[in-house]
Amino acid sequence: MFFLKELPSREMMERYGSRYPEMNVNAVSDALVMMRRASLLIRELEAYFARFDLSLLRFLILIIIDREPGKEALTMGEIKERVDVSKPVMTRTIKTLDSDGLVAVSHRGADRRSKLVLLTESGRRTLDKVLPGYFELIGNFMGAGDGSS
Amino acid sequence: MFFLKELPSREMMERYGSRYPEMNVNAVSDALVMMRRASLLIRELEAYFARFDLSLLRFLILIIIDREPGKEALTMGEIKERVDVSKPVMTRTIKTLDSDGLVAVSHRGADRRSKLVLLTESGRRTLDKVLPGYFELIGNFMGAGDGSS
DNA sequence: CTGAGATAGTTATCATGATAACTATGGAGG
DNA sequence: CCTCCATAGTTATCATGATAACTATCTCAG
Repeated sequence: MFFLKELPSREMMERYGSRYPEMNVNAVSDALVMMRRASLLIRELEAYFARFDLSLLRFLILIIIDREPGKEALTMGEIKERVDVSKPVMTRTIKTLDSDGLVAVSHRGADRRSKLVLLTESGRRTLDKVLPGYFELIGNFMGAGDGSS
Repeated sequence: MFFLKELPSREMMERYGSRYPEMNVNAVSDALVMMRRASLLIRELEAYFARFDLSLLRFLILIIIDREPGKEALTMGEIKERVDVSKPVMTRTIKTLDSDGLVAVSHRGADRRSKLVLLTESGRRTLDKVLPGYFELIGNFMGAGDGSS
């Protein structure tokens, strides 16, 4: 998350630009705007998901299993290929999704080291409840711009 | 942070679009790209700052005090107005910046509840060491685009 | 087969975000 | 000058990200 509330003014940026001549003022300005905007959206999404006892990560895991073409289950490793978190976080998060009944975990594959994760009916229903508001929230956010200048 | 590595393909988005007709496919697509790109930049910045025993938050606190026009010190409350983190995080982070010698904290204001935070010489030097690479990293990142299609 | 190394996932521990409830100080009405 | 409420910051605790080191299983060269 990027926590800066008020981005530096143009003058301030120019001031740093003359202090550090190699600085590309426009690139830095665009980057700060992007990071701040994305962070605000991510916060809104986290708050929205929390209403369904989900987090962004928990949601992403569910949707990644749901959207996988032709498979109904993925191994933890396959999920990790698609979601950029560390293995222990994946272990822990799958464990809570399992104990919350949103996914079911089994060892049915050939390789007994790996675990197959599939959506339960409850997981599928949760996704279905969450998705419309998710799309709506993003639509509103992206439509709103940020009003500055 | 937004952890999705491969964003959904166009077809997949269209598929969800027909399942959830109120969805604005372009807005969602743009939002996912923005969140992913910002998250990658934030990770790069965190890794860069870590080389100087800083975090993005520690850096932001330093630069906010440094850039403040006309003042050499800010209270914790004033810093919190500019940086979007909770009070306890601010307390803890200022405390470590203090014990690392990058800022100095005093009670010199009229209001004995508040604390003034100012940059030490070491804090100023650290900023000066960090800023050129910070601007360069952002310049490279923004220049590079992401190469996809 | 067997032993070495690779791979899948777990455990232990830490870092850093949050909220709730607390202390200490300040200010304003009576 | 007290009492009460507001404000500044802290403490306690939790949530969720990370890395390092571990166990269990698999693979393959000999």
